[in-house]
Amino acid sequence: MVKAAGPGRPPTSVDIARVAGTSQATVSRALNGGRVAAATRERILAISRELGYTPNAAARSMVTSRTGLVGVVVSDLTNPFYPEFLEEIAACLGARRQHMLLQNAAGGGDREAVELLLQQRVDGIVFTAAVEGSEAVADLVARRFPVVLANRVVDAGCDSVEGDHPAGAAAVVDHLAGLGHRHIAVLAGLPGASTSARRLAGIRDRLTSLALPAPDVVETGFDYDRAVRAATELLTGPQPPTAIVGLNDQVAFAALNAAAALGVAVPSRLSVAGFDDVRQASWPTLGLTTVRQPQVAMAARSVALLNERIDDPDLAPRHEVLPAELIVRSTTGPAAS
Amino acid sequence: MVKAAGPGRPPTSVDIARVAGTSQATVSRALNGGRVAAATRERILAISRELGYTPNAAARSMVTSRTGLVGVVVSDLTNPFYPEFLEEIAACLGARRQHMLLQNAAGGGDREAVELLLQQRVDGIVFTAAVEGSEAVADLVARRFPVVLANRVVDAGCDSVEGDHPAGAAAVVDHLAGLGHRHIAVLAGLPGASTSARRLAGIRDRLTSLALPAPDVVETGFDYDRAVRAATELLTGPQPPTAIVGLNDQVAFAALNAAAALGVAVPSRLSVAGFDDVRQASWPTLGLTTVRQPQVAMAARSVALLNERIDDPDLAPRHEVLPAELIVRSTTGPAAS
DNA sequence: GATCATGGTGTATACGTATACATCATGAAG
DNA sequence: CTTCATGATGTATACGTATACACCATGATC
Repeated sequence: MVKAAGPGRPPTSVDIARVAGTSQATVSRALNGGRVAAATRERILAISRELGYTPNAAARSMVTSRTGLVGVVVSDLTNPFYPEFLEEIAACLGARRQHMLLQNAAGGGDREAVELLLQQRVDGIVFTAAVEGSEAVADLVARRFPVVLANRVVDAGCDSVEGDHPAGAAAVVDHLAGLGHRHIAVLAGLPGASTSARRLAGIRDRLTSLALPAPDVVETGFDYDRAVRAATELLTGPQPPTAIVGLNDQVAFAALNAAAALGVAVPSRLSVAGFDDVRQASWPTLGLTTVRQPQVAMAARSVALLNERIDDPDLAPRHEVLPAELIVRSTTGPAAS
Repeated sequence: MVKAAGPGRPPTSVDIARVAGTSQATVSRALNGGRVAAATRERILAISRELGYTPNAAARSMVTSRTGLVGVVVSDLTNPFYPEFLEEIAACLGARRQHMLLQNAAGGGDREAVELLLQQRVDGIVFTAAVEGSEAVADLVARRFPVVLANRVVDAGCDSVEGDHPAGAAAVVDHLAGLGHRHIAVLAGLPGASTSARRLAGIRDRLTSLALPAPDVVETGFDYDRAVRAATELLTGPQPPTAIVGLNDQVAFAALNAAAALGVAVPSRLSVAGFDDVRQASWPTLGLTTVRQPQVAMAARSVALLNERIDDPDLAPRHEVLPAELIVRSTTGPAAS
């Protein structure tokens, strides 16, 4: 195969060396801060700029065995929880000259997502809201591959960061109970979704310790459309609840919208609360009462933990819990008689 | 350097060959569908599975000079326009076994984003809402690097896909004019943002052809917080408009929220309309009147155009316009007297 | 003036894969 | 039996980079 040398192929460090009259090794040193005579370095940098040289990350990673890429697996990009979270992740990574490789594991099948990330030889992976007992995650952990679970509980002895679900759940229940609600419904995720499970457990615990009736629970898989249908059924049923708690803000919004579509007044006839405190929750037009999760802090800690583990795979697994806080807005009020 | 051979290093095709007693070339052929005896292929696949082999994308790309990665540059992840758009992009890419490398060009500085994507040797880049006359884009086009602009106008003779901004703008103006509005304000992006500029021009054109007064225009850079402040100023000023058009849904929501915070009733005292028809626009709690952009189709066409160009860089630049459609909901009504 | 540290550079190699080319066995076709 | 196409495999190489090692010149140190 004749070397095309056409303008199509991007210039390499060898091309620079040829022009500069040095060896390729010197070019590499000049570009990466090795010992090079000042004059030589200047010349090489100038030529590099002129040629429009861009280092080939693939070639570099082959010799350094580090890519500087970090995989991030999300379950549903349309969940408004993610934008801020991802922006913060990207920002934290940028500070260490790393970059984010985002994968959307639609429908809980994270197998393929992980496969791609491994092919790209990412240095580590942040999972958000992966399904409990995910085989893919377990495999990675078994291989001692750097993994951090964000916004979900420990499962296979790897690092994790989550909000204080019991405290948050207790706060919502206290708030609603204080308003006189006794018939509470919950829109939950799938049974295997750990975040959902922990929040639900927290709600149940608090209700029983307050000697209140157990909640109606509908598992919607955190899917917006299914949550709307579920809320509609609840509200048009024989014994509609006086309060609905969405285990994340997305399904709480679904409840709000179902109520609006049915003409059920909020908060006078129905109270709605969520979890996460997504940006839209604070909009005056929505004003959702919700349990704030420190998304930014969660992203920052996830990246920090991941990098510590990348640097030292032998660390003992760590589990961080960030404080949760109830934000009362305008979707909750005294229970209707 | 002694070859570590530890369990830390992922297995390679050479490792498989050693176990299988074949050459590395045969392993490669077996895994990629080359001519290999059925028995041999079976054995190799089994060993591959057992060892947990994952092909090294970097090494592969070095020899094939294709990475299967496509860069996507967005300007603001928190814009609700993106989630669906990105999901569709990912879906279309997946069908061709390609993958998305997402870059958030915060603050309009797309230079760094492009730099990273080039280092990763992406096969092509989809830009969304890049700033008009971006040097980074111009450079790429000059180098004949495959580029598609989504949701923005042609600038440097490269492929692009956009909504029908003039038609959409005309539809909103007609709608508002028909409701009796004569004092219309517009929340725009930055002057260099082409989408914003085209929509604004469309609005101005239609207003003048209807012999209506020119709109008040505030350039907010499509930033939510700035848009809220701008809308608040408009509504508390000496001559508040009877209608506000946001040039995307995000700033339209900002106007809605500013009005709610001020106690300005919508649509009785103020009408609000947007562009994009983001998912939330159809929520009963918001019910935003807006010009629908076919986000899904736009994503699909972008990927299609990009791949055609990757396969044949000599194609003449193409420009596709997708239909826009006004969706009337509950935020627009007859002008207050 | 001999020894030696040191800065600057070139040579050689490894990373993991795909593929062009050569080799060899097998059976069909003449 | 010879010739030849064909299938299966091995050998060798290239991709672009970082870095260990060797080498040389320079000036300092004794």
